[in-house]
Amino acid sequence: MEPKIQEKAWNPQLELQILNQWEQSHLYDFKPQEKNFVIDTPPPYPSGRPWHIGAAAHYAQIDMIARTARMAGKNVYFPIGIDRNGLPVELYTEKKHGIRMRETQRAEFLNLCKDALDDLEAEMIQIAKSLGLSADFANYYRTDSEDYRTLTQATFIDLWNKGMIYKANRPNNYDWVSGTTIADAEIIYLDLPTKLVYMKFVVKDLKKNIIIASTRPELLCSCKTIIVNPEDERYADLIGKKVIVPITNQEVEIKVHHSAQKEFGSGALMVCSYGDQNDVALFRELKLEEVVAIGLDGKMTKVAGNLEGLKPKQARTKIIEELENNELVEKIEDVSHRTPVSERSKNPIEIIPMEEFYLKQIDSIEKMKTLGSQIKFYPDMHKQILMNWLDSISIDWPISRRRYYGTEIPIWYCKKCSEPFVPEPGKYYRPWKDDCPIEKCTKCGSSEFVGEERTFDTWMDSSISPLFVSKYKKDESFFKKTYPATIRPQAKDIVRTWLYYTLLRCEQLTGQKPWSEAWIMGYGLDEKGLKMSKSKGNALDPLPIIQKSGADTFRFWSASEINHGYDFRCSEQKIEATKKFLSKLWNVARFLSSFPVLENGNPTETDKWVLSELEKLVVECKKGYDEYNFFIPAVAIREFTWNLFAAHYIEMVKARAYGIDFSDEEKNGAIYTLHKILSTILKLLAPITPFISDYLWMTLYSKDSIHKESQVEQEVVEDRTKFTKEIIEFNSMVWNEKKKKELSLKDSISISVPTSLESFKKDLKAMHNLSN
RNA sequence: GGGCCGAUAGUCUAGUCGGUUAGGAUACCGCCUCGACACGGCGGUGAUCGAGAGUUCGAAUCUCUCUCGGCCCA
Repeated sequence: MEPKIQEKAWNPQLELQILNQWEQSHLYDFKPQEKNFVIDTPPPYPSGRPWHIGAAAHYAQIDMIARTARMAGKNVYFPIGIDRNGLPVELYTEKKHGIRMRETQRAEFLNLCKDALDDLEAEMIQIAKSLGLSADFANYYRTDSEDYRTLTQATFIDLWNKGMIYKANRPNNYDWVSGTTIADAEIIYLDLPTKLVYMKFVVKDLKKNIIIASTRPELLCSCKTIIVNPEDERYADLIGKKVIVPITNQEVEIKVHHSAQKEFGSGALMVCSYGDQNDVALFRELKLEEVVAIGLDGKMTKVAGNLEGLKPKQARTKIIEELENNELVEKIEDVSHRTPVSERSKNPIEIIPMEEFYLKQIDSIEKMKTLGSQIKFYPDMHKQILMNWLDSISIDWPISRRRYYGTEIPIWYCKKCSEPFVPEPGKYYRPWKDDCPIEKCTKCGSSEFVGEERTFDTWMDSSISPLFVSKYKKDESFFKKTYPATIRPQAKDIVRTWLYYTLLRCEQLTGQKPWSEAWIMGYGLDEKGLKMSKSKGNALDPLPIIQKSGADTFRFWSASEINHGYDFRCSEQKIEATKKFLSKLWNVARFLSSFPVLENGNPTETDKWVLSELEKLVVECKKGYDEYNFFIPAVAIREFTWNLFAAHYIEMVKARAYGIDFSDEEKNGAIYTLHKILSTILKLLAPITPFISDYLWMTLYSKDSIHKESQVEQEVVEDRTKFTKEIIEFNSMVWNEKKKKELSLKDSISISVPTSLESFKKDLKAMHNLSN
């Protein structure tokens, strides 16, 4: 019989055609049933070209979760959206057009951001589709849409009315280049060069000096105490003594505190409002009176005396000069200092007391720990990231930002009495341009209002993704069926932000945890194990790789190379090499396609042996799929298909399948077994490589897509896997003997089959052309 | 400074309820068309399992200490 499959290798171009078939047959459409498997898909952020290859792998694996669940009989809801709020696009737009946000009209700036996002988004959607994601693309959403922002505002209004939100004047992380407050979670630390100045302070009663080292001498005016380590004997007799701060001459006391490191500088530290987070903690702990040395404009205030109006850096230079002129400097060292900077803009932040909106979270920490412990994490070890974060939260969440491209805080203030007005939920409000929805102030009756100009922290939007996709406050019956979601897949670097904030917000709003499972993936690193970044130039563009090798190759690479939860290295060479396996699979199928598909057959001993190996594979794959760890099935399937099925079984039954010197019953047993194994392999592979699996399935076995099939169940068969090792060794021995004697593989050779392999003798004799 | 994770051939990785000739992939070398496949077949080189100490008849696997790398938090 002519093989049904003619081509000699899997052609990735076929993927496009398969993709069309899927789309036309609405294969992945979702209709809610009573029970649904809901994936709280991370909406990717289009921050620029190219899309991160690690992210592409990430989404490919999320799709495997969806397909695994579908084949397990679940009704899968796999929404997809694009995250479009926040600082990155603002920075991108400023750079692209050479403009500054604050010097551009707000409406105009927003339009420019929108255009940039549209371009970047289009490519991202294209990649996501071509990867074969079985997501709900027809209804893809945007976090900056009117719908989404209406919901963000509605949840704010709800929490406002519940008293969960308050305004407070607190030390805040302020990025004065971007002109906005940022949350602790958005701060990273960079080692930047700076000067460590050793200054002479006078101990009042003793008329001797104490040396204080600081990288922030410009903050002398806000110095409120000096601390030393309790175990530092050098200063033991100075504790409680008064000290005169140089230049500004205020008196402060020397105190002990464990956070003073003996090794840093002289071991004695000045505490100012505010040099760093530790200063904030100390001011709170020691109940010190705050002095505002740096203003909202990023410049020194009048308490800084003659430094007023200078930027901190200029002020630093000037005060160092002044200290030196007065011989108050012992020495200056060039050091590398861990400087807090904004994660997104990379600007050094200042800690400034400001009035911002806060969402209460401190009171909920214990509850979050309880909920967190109820969530099943894959892998389990990453639950620790959440727990560690919960242990380190010390203040409520500042949720207001002084930026433009975000969801507006829906508040108007009475011009006369400043009474805030918060509107009814359900509409999208833009207080910076819209009129206040009420005529008169409820407090003083005035009819003039000022709209709030600030926007929300973008995590206020992102943290309600499970509510948005389940149509919270929009479609009650849909919501009931799809909330809480089943699983949150995400990367491990945003556990303390996205995962935590979602848990917090959804609990506050619904009283329930948003999902029962969290699936946490590691980072994609470059070939050398370094983090990929555009600036380093080691970022790999997934688009050309997928176009060249195909989505299935990329997907199989991601499954077989990424051990779930761990960071992984991305190498183009490795991805291409993966294609060989698909070729192997293709050719196995091509060989089988020259035999009729038999529904039944009487397996011989050889057939029963390989079928019991197949059962072992089915069990192993189930183990991996049950924990959404695709590494396990991918490696097991490759191993079985290539090194056992193709290398040994197919070779053993070739002659029988062709019917040479075998009865029809024996022949049909082989053909039946061959197809049974291949069809099983295809199903096992379907979640990982959906294209080639479906193509081969529909070519050989069915008019219908493999993606409508259920995953194979384990069958009870007698375990014959004990023969495997001996069979492999025997075959290897024969091949070696022939090689030694310079015989061709089809030449006859005189080797006897060991008695332990008696049941396989007929097949082995035919396979090797054994003469006895 | 604290936490989490990692360290197995050139590279990636399995094995970690103690006893295997330490498995596979890739790369490399040699040989070979055998009626699926050269994106192939067969064979081969290549690992003191990060370092040291301990427990044990026996450790890649358990304990301790250390070193290096990644990430997170202070």
